[in-house]
Amino acid sequence: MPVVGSGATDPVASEELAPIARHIAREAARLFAARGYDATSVREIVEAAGVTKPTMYYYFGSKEGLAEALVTAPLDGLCDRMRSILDREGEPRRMLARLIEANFEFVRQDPDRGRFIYGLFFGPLGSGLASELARFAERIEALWDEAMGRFVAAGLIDRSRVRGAVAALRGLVIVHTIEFLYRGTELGPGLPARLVADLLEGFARREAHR
Amino acid sequence: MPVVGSGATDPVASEELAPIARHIAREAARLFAARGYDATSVREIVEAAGVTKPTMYYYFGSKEGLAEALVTAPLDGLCDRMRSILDREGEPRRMLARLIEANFEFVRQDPDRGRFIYGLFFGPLGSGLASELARFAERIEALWDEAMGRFVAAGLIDRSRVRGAVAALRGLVIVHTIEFLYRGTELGPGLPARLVADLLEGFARREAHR
DNA sequence: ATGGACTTACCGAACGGTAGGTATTATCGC
DNA sequence: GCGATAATACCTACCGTTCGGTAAGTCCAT
Repeated sequence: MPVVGSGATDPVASEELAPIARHIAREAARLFAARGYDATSVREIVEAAGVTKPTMYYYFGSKEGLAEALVTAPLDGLCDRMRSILDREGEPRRMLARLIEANFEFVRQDPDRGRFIYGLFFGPLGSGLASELARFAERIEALWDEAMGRFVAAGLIDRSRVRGAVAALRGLVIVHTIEFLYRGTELGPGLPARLVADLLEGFARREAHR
Repeated sequence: MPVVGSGATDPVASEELAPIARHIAREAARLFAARGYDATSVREIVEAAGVTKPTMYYYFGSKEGLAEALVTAPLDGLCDRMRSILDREGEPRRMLARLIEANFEFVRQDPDRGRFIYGLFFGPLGSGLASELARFAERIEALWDEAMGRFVAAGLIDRSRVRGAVAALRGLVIVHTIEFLYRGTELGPGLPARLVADLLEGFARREAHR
């Protein structure tokens, strides 16, 4: 039984079998985002996907397996993408803007998946995926920490302010992502760089500050 | 039948009846925060509260009525509190710090309630309370807008940067609230003023910036 | 007798999951 | 080449349990 969320051992078979599984997953993401995981029944998912319950169980093993498939591989991908940016980009501001952009791109690719994942991150501690989500949250935060550490190394930020800066940065990413997901606000091409500048410079008028 | 969420027309009766209803509400908030609304059954709530289902229905009318009771009055209170601060505090920085503190105090008073409400705000669009939550979100955002408008009026922030500043401010409040709710990080007494300063000044070292 | 606060027992519907099956294709052994 | 077998991809019908909610009742104070 191929369980997409676990990664298939046979790439060819996985590619040939993936279309139906992907279709089920897409429908599930839409419903999970709109209703929430617990309020969406398996019956609704399979009806929306035009298959039967055992078919869904054949591909994903369980309702939870399905939800896991929606989040694990994509979040792995995001972490890898961020890791890659950190490893290749030397200039701190540009590096940070690209990290932010990677996060925005993640939700732009599939807003329903983004809504579902954001809902999980801010949702109940007791849900089945919680420990897995917590691990991703830690991974991502470690990446932000490392990014901010580059600003310290470059003398752009005081070491004592790293914690505060990471928190502010995460807040910026979260709030803009939410605006996009729930209000359809554009995440324009210049936004990441703008956010980096805001983070570093603040909002006060320079003359008023003096 | 007194439905606490709707506001009782008889204050005396409401006060005399409130203890059991409050106890049910407290247990519900705990379970909703830990499991999520949809994954928490009425049976679990009444078992935790040590009453029977019809008793819960007697006080709250429905599961949804119970959830509404957990959010409506408290959020009304928060909005009123913020409104009051805006009306009485003239100095922009101090006013903003006090608004931030009001938000922190809101979740400190009852973290389970806070977790439940935050989960709803970032949760599925389709849930029953969504329209009501959306109204509160708008109200709160209008208050942040007004607060930021004070900075413009005082010449502290450029008018063109208000949108960005409000978003950043909301991000700061969200991220620190989440740290508190999910990681137990302190929301110390100096934090609101620190956040106002960060918002205005940014994180860059002044010398490095020059 | 009445009303408020609570109860037991029950309702129809729905839940996630599965037993047993079918159809098709590929492979194997003779 | 052919029949048997295995694997894959899907199905119908069903399972035991639980869901939110309610009918009918009891107890107690006034």
